[in-house]
Amino acid sequence: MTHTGRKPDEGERYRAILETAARLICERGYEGTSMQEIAAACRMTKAGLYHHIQNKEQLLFAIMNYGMDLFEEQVLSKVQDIADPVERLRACMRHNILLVTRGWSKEVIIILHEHATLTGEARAFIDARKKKYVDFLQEAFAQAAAQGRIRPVDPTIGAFSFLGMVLWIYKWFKPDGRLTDEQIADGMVDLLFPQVAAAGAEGQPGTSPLRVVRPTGTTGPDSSGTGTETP
Amino acid sequence: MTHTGRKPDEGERYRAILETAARLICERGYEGTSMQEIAAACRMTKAGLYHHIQNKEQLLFAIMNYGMDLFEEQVLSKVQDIADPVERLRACMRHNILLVTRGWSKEVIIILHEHATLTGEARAFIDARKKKYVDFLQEAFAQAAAQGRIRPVDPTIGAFSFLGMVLWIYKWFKPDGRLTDEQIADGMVDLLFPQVAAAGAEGQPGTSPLRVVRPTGTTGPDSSGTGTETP
DNA sequence: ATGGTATTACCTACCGGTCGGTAGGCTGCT
DNA sequence: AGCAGCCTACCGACCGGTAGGTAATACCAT
Repeated sequence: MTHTGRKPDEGERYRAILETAARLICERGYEGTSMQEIAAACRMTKAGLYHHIQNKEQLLFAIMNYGMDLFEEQVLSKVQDIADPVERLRACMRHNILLVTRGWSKEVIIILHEHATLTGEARAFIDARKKKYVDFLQEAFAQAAAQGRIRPVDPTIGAFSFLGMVLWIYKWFKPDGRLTDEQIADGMVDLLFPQVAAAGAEGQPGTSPLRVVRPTGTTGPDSSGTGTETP
Repeated sequence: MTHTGRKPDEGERYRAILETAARLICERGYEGTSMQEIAAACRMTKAGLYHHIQNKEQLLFAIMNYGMDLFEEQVLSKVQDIADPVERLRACMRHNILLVTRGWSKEVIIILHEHATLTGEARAFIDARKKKYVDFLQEAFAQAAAQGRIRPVDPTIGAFSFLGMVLWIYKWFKPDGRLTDEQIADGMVDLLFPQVAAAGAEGQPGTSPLRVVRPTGTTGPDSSGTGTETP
């Protein structure tokens, strides 16, 4: 007998397959990963793998839905009840950046990279789940702008600027670079949603477009060796 | 045998092949596009195509170098001599956004999407060309911050925020959406590099992090139907 | 407790087709 | 004559996917 004997709690095994497949697809791309390789990584034959899944595209669809679940659990659900729109956006950006930089969910990276791989209904379904996030951001931007808390900006442009800054990170971030993910999160949050000084103590009015609490902080002076990738 | 560099006398046909291949690879991805399809789109057989190129990876490398040439010609060369760092960044963002939104150069989109497809020396070569752009942006951010023209921000974080906003656009922009590319460019430039009022006439200090020239402009009030894609 | 029957979870072996790439031949221009 | 440019024909490897079998387990009436 093979070394089975254990009872894998139904969905447990399936999720393990999704995570293994996600790891490979994240590394080599969807088209660049064969079912053979995925099966081998799951310590199975290809036919054995096909016992659990329908076909390759459905596998990708399942991975992406799993990734959206993880995102909603680790980002959206943690910030959507924050009353203040700016604080909501700040916390959201922070959580989202850390979701991307910490490599715990390859599924999320696949959602980001393979944005045009799925077609038809599966594509539409994932896009609809994404759109809920965009709507959430747009509303927060609209509220923040209506309260005069941020510069007046088209909520769509605000939302997609937010997303660009945050999600592009997957293309260049390396965990052993000069900047930690925490520093990146802090820096980007303060760049897009600056904290206003509590008291208006002015040094000189100058031409600086806005006053800031944070002095200069951890910002090193132009050390060109970044340790990060190119975008 | 053939040498790596193409001879200039018959560059026309070669560039047409690059552009045709780029169109297909941009649509279906590098791994998802076969040499068969590329050859057919060039109205050739596969063997005929291989008369002009060495192999598939070299073809991608040539496309990416061509894309970097186009980028440097249409963006970098037009802004790198602007003395004022903020104006340099504003103009650069604008040109770069329009390079992405107008679909004239599929090669550039391929550079963005296939950021991890090349390996070895070819990958390092393209990455080095990209890095020159990152360095250019970092220096501009450092200068602008040193002059107090923008919020003090780590130049690396500034540069990659800039790039994220600009380059992520390829994932969601549709030319027939609600926002034109010009509106997106204007909105993003004003969001990241706000124009300061010429005279410091203050109404009330308030909580608004910065004072703005632009009143509310073309910003429509939260029309949720965006016409754009999901990110 | 027992035997019978489904069901699950895999396997080997194979399918038609396509992959990137090449050998060698045939044109037509110089 | 020589060569660029392009062709037909083909290579071995691999693609996504399936047919059919097998061992182990789960369920269940007796």
